[in-house]
Amino acid sequence: MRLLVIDGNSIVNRAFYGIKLLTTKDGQFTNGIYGFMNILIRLRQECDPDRVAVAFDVHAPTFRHNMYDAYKVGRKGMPDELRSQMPVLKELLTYLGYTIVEKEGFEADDILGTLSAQCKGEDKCFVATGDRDSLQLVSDNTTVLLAATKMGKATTVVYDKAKIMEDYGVEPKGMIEIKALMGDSSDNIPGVAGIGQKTAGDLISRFGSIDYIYEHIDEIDIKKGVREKLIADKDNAYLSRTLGTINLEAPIDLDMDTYTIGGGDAGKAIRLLSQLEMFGIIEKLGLTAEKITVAVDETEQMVEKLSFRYERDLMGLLGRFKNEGKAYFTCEFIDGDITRLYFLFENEVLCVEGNCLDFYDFLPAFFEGEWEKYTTDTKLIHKYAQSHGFELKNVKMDLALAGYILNPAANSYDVQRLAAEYDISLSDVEYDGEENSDITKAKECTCLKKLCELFRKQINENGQDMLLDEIEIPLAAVLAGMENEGFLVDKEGIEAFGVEMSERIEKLTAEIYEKAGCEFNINSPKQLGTVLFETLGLPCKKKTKNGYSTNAEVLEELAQEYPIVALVLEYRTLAKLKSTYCEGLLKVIGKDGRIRSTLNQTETRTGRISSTEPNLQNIPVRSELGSRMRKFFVADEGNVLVDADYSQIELRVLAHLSGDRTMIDGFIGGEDIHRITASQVFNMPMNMITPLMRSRAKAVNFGIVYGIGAFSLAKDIGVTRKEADSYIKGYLHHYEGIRRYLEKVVADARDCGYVETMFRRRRYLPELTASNKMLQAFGERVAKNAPVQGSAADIIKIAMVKVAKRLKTENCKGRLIMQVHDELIIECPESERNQIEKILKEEMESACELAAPLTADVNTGKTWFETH
DNA sequence: TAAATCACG
DNA sequence: ACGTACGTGATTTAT
Repeated sequence: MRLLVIDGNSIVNRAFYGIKLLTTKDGQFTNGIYGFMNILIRLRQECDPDRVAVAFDVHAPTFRHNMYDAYKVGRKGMPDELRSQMPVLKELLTYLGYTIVEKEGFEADDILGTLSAQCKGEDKCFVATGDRDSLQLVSDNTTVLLAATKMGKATTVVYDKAKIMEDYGVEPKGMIEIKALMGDSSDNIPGVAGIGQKTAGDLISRFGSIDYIYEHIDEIDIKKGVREKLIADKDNAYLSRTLGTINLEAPIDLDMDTYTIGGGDAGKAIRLLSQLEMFGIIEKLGLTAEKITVAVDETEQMVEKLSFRYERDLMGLLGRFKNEGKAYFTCEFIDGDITRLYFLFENEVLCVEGNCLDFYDFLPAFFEGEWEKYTTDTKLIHKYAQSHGFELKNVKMDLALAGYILNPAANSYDVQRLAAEYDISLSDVEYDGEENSDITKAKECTCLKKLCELFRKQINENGQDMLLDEIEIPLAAVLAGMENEGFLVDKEGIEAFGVEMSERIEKLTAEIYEKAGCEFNINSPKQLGTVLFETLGLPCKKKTKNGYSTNAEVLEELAQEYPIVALVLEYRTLAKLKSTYCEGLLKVIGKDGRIRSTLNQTETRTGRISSTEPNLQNIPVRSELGSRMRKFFVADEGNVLVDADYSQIELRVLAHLSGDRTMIDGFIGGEDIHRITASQVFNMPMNMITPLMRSRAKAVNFGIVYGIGAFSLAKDIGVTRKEADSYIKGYLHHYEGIRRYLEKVVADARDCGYVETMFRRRRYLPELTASNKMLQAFGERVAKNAPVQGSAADIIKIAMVKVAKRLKTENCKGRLIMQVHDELIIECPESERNQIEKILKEEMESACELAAPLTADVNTGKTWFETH
């Protein structure tokens, strides 16, 4: 028998404090459960047990069971964030087939001891805990797996008899004796006053027990002071030994068959884990959809019979869609090519394979057909269709986009995961034939339909139909077009720039080595920190948790005085340009010289889109050297780039949302908003505003949108905290509407658990209910920022859809090729230049009517550099 | 895989 | 006393 006994309280505590607070979107805290499950999975791999018992403490808060409990009241209760996880964890463990052992009046320790004492002969017992108290349980049969945090990483240390001898110089039983002498303040065990770990360990390793020590107290060779202390606290020593001895006879079930793993309910486990949004754990535990079927079918009556088959009569299929008026389907892609389609009908799933010529006639006919399309990841389908000369029409639902609208905080929106999250079980569907990959796909189709119906209902309840139907779904087609188009780059130019960087880096490296007096890896913050702050002895301003901070902010302060630091800063700049931008971009240039970034539509929590592989939304522009990079982003021959960016869209949105008259009038007046702000904050007429005042006011404007604090503002603009504080106070005094709005948005978020943009995009804020103040403060800043950033994101999305529509109706050759949050880029023939400039300006400015009207600045050039 | 750094809005 | 502005992604080194 191999028995694993887990100290539930101790392990969940380790997990809770070792992992940052996590919550599901409804605010249920999960980090303790999550960490516990990971530890459990690891323990099972390491110990390979056939029996598992999980022990928990039961504390009856108002009733003391015995005289010793008085010593336990000093223990800190667990925080609410962890307390709320305990019943859920226990429920989950039960579903997973583990036995939970609790006994009122007994510590988890006692249960560990009692169970481990049952292991005799060939039996092996593994005790998993984070508490060193349990080391006394180690024997030839029992090993303690001590969970420890070493250098911020969770590890387990295996304690057998040899390891205890090595660390403490005693037999396991000696651990009790040591504690009797040294005590344990966390357990309110007094021990002998004045004797600590070192003396106690020394005494026990020499004499074995306190009995021996006190029996021979006058004979043994110990220091006078120690002897006096021992004599003075003799009673406490014996009391402490009693308190510190783990009870091996707790009245619990000793029949080992009780602890055999199994007998849980995999279906319920997978549902609970899904609700907890722990999809990785589901996988690690090997809980599959098939197992749900088995588990849930017994209880649920609504079994639908469906069949699965391959369909060859493709044209006949089209007839069916025409009759039905709608189509639920999923696509299988390999490298951007559609290989198969799965269609769901009333009682069957039909699969169409792309291995016949018919298929290529069928696709355009199906995708362009009049029937309503219900599917997922339409951006991929649009990409395929557009690149093959046809269109995907009449999309009524994109499940991924709907899922994103319902909860933008999830990490994935694939059908399987959504089905798990929203508790759409695959189990109430039964298929003829064997379970195989086709059936899995078919089940996915069934889920898709159920989810489409559920999501539509929820989106409708949330008032988000317009957001889905008129913004996100049409946008998917626009993004597909942009991804297909790509951005032409000057490959030779980038290569040459890279060479230039390399040469300068080489020289800099040599200079830095010379000044440092040694060679080291400048890219390594650790080595750099050592060289700067130890070898060279520079004054260190700030530290990270692993060493010296060497970020640009710190280095800039030192650059004036120490030339080597200036060189390092330059090195960093060049290294970044070389590796991220030159080398990174060269890797992804297509055969036609164009770079095709992926524009993610379900990534950010605010509603913005993000750009990956490569990220074209962070091409340098702020520095002179970096912005040279943009000279390599070019228009094709005969074409130009037309670039339009919104002026101060976030502040205008803030003005609109808050209805602040002063801010709105400022924008309507058309003056420089930062100067106006400066004149408000500093109480000065406009003509007295200096550039410095303007730049400070600008920082305040930005800060307000981010939910600013005086400390950060002070750091940002280099004034005292007090001064920064007075700027913020002044700002909120003069823009009183903004102050009221920011207060209200936080209060409302507390009430309903989320904030909304102008177009009702939600962001849930479980942080606001946390008891951790830092986390709560973060939640408040997010509550202030998300509606502003998110509304701006909504607006440019609307503009993109409108611009794309205009390009089509006006038969333009010009195409949208990039979006950078408040900026759109179209590549078009030179002849279209004026028309495109007009389209961009008009559609962007009319995308949304704000109290502080939107303005867009348009620039045209041959390169991205020229448009700025 | 995480941390540190730095590029953008 | 502590930590300190919102949202992203890529690269590098170190664990």
